[in-house]
Amino acid sequence: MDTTTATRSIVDALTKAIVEHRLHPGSKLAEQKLADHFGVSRTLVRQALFQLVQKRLIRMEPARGAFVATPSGEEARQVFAVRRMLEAEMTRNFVRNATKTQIQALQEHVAQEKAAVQRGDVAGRTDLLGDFHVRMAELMGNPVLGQILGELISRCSLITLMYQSDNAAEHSAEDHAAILKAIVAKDETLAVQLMEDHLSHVEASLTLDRKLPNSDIAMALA
Amino acid sequence: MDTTTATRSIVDALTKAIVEHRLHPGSKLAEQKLADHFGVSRTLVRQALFQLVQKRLIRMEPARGAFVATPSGEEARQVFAVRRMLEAEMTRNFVRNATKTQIQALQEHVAQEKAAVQRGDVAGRTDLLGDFHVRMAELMGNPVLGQILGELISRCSLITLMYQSDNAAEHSAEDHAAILKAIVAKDETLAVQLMEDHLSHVEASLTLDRKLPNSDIAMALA
DNA sequence: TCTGCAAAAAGTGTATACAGTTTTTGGCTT
DNA sequence: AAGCCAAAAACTGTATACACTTTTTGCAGA
Repeated sequence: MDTTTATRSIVDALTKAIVEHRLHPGSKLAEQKLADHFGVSRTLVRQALFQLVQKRLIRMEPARGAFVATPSGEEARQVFAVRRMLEAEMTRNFVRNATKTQIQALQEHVAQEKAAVQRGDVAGRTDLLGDFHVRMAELMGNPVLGQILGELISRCSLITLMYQSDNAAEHSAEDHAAILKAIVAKDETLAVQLMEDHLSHVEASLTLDRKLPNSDIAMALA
Repeated sequence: MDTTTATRSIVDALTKAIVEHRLHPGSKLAEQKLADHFGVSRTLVRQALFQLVQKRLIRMEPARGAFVATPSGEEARQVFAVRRMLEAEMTRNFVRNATKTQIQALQEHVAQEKAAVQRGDVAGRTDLLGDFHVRMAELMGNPVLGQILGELISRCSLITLMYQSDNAAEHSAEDHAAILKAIVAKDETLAVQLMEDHLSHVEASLTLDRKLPNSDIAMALA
């Protein structure tokens, strides 16, 4: 077994569970329970948990254990600010350098998004909407960027779960389609602007200011 | 002891050693030796090493252990590309929002850089030149950005060590001074441009294309 | 002297043990 | 019935043990 392969699969499984909202913000992650579930010792679970701390998907309290992270509104704003910085430039580069094949890949992705929206597949939709951005980063051939963005987007999954008020996320698919249209038209300025607007729009649809909406409660129920 | 405090101090010590070039790319990091050195068990050393893998400062090979990372030229280019994205926008925001006190803090920093250059303090200089960027990120009040940039800059420390041909880094202090001047003048466009040029200049001063300059050798000697 | 190989040493990967802390439980008092 | 405290259970933090792999060592043969 690879040095990291065992631990890695635990990290991936937990990341997926958090991003897909099967584990809620504030939930306790007891080491022995995870170890039993994955059929390994606490040692490996522990290594995985430390990695998730670095990805900011969980937090660890001194002698109390690991909990799914509950990002603050402040932190949420910072994450979106960084995303805007990176994704604006990413979009610019994409307009300049994207090949026909790459654009086509994005078009197919947006088509999938629309299909998910139309058939009311909420889970699949949420998945795809986040993936749009990750996919774009990957297509740019800059894995360093891709990884950073991927982590920021994972955090956004937690953030939207905690602060989502209305389901404004339904507009996202349209936003993506509009961005893509500008990319196809090679309209650099418009594409960048639309991407920035899109992210600002998603952020604005959140109510980041309410104090501890349900995190304490969720933790209490855990 | 905090959940992470023991491990954290090991991570910090190793990070510092790598960034300050006391540990060279490719060097072996034997767990027991580190454990003895820090007076803890391998368990804690191991946790620290995994965190450094995530920070891309070391790599771990299946049953062979941990080695100080030897970033490829390709990876180096990607790191610089992301830094340009982030730092251009960071500079823009800084011009718009920086207070007098913050600008003064940067001015003092640049003064320190100049002093280090003048008295030929190479180690101190290198330190300060990297810190300029971290300091600016911190002053922006966006810790999310600050952490990402901090990690990218750590990686650059490894990169410059591996690929530095001439000591073009001596110009960096002047670059910083010029950027700061534009910031003081509230010339947003110029400041951003100078920051981008500065990073491109640093990148250009590296010879990223030579194949395995000394990494294999360094590893062989380790 | 150099090469090849087997035994020994060193090192990694995972599980388990154990001390110390936190949480839960259950009964006792008011 | 509600609140409180002590004992028990559960859990975390660190060290150690052990199997398995890689590297080194040292000797035999060419």
